[in-house]
Amino acid sequence: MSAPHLARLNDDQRRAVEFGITAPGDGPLLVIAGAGSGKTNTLAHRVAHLIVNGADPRRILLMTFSRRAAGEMARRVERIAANVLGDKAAAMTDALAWSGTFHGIGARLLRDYAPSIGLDPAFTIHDREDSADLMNLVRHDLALSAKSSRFPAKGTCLAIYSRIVNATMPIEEALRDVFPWCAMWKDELTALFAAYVETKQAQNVLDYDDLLLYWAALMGEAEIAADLAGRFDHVLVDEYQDTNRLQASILIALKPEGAGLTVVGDDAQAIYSFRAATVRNILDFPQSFTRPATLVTLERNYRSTAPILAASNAVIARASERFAKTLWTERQSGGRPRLVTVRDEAGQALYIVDAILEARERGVPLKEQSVLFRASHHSGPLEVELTRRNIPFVKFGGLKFLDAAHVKDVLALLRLAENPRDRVAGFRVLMLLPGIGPATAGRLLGAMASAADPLAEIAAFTPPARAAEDWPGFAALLGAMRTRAAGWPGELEGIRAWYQPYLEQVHEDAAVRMADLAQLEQIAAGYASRERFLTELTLDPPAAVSDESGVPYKDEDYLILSTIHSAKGQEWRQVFVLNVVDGCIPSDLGTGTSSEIEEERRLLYVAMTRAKDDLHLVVPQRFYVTQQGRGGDRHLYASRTRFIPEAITGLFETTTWPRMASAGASAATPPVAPVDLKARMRGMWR
DNA sequence: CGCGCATACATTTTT
DNA sequence: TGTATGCGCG
Repeated sequence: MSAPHLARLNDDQRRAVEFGITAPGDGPLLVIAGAGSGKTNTLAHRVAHLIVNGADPRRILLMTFSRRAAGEMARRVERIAANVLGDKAAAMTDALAWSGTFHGIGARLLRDYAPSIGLDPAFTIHDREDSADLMNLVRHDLALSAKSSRFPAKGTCLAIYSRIVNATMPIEEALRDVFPWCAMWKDELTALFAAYVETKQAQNVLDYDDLLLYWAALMGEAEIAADLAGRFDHVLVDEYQDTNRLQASILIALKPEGAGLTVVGDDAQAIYSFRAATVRNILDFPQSFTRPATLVTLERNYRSTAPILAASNAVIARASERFAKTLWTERQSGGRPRLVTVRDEAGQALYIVDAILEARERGVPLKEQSVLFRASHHSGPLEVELTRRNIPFVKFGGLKFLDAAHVKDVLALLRLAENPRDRVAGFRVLMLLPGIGPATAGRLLGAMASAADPLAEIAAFTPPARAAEDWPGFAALLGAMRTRAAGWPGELEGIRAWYQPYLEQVHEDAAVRMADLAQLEQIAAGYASRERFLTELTLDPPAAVSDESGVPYKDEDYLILSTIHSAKGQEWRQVFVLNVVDGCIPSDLGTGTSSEIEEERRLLYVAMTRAKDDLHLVVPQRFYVTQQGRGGDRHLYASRTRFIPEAITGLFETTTWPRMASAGASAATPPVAPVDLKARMRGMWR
């Protein structure tokens, strides 16, 4: 019975993998998996083990935090299954079709069930910015923007709406707990949200929240719920600590008895409460079923050295309520993590670049090193220095490829063809044409909204004189897209040809932007249809942005820069954490409730536990104030984060850089380090 | 009604 | 550093 593919698991991991298979008929399973404890590996083994033991992969629902995680999981499952099933494994794991994020799975299910709930299956999905734009439109229509005292901005309105939906809480509670400064607008906001929902429905669009909300509503219809839940024998959820109440309600509706349900997570790594995720989901999971959940705790850490783990444990030790666990490791070697004080952000960048190059000389590739930070813009000075020193890097988090205006233009065009009632998309597209402004666009879109054949309205429309020349070409393009004459992704070629002149009129760097669109076409080729492309791109946008020199080739070596949030689930041999000061970690932007502070503590913990061999926490002493005139040198002093109090600094090697002796000379730092030249010499022969 | 220019301004984290 | 808003002109 002890299958060879389980031989390398430890006892706890094995219990999690074999649960309910060797002793069937059990209730739900909760796996509390500490950082670096082989969580992904264990979950992959469980899925593979289920398949090997006869479970139908088409009836397994596997929900992960991102598509990247889903892909990684699928690869591992196949590799493990191949040990037992040989050639048949690939076919079996290909059938593992229901694997993805909550939102992605929700979108697929909703297209299936749309007809039975009066939803047009051709719905398009709004990303956060589209949703905010639509909210703004409605806000204007209700004349809320002209209120005497300032009404919340579109983004804030959307955030409030989103919180109410995802946390399944009444508006009063959301306003009181999270947006107290908006409480006076309760009635207006309620009216705004009612109108927002009506507008979405009229335009046949769903926002992110709707994907969960409609799914949850499906589960409230007995017949549909039975059919839907009946599709899956096993439901497994990764990163359960970062799910919200709405997601939990869906999960429980899928498996009310809990049998066949597995959730995996770590309450100490919950970092998404700003998105209404609640650590209560995982803390309360065992009590959510009549048959109590079986709890398996993975405490052995395979990733970090003992000194890194000791420091991380000390940081998280003060968290108030949590599943008791203490990570341990057998990796005794290695020095203490470094707590490095530098003069300012420029010094921080210099320190990191030096340390990175030094490590590379020792044989640690750039790819095995990363720099993590709280907020996307924290890496700015470092990016400048990296570019100056010719060190390639890829940045995760922050601005995305899809945020670029030209990419959004093309996507809006695709969306309009897919769903002509999508007003946000229509507006964006129409504004591209010279001579068409908000008024004309509004008029045409209004006519389209009430027409049986919206695209016929475009062909029949008489535009203002300035746009008359361009109009036939525009109408013809949309007509061709409607009939799908060019096929997919072939139609993108026609779109680019149509778009190019407009791009050239507006942007100096049109050539660069056209190249981006060529790249978009490459990406598009990976999807079966326009609909799949739009849906998946909205739900899982490509995460990485590289420096201006272009995306490095896959086999090229490059450094990883990442927000801590985007670093979840990853690991590197050497890790740097930027700005480990009060004001950055914890961020001083929140209102400062104790639960927000706790989350910031977990954020630091997540960052620290990404490191395998070497960890550097960098503490700049002063920051220049950004909002001041050119040449100003106002600055403010920062102090080390409160999460590393004096009592535990002994777990770190505290240093100052550069060394004090040379502090006087450091004002005039040599522009280029010798090691950079050496790298260039070698580079000549590669 | 569309568009270009100037100015203020505001900057967490993301499915 | 770029991006939303306001204003005056054609």
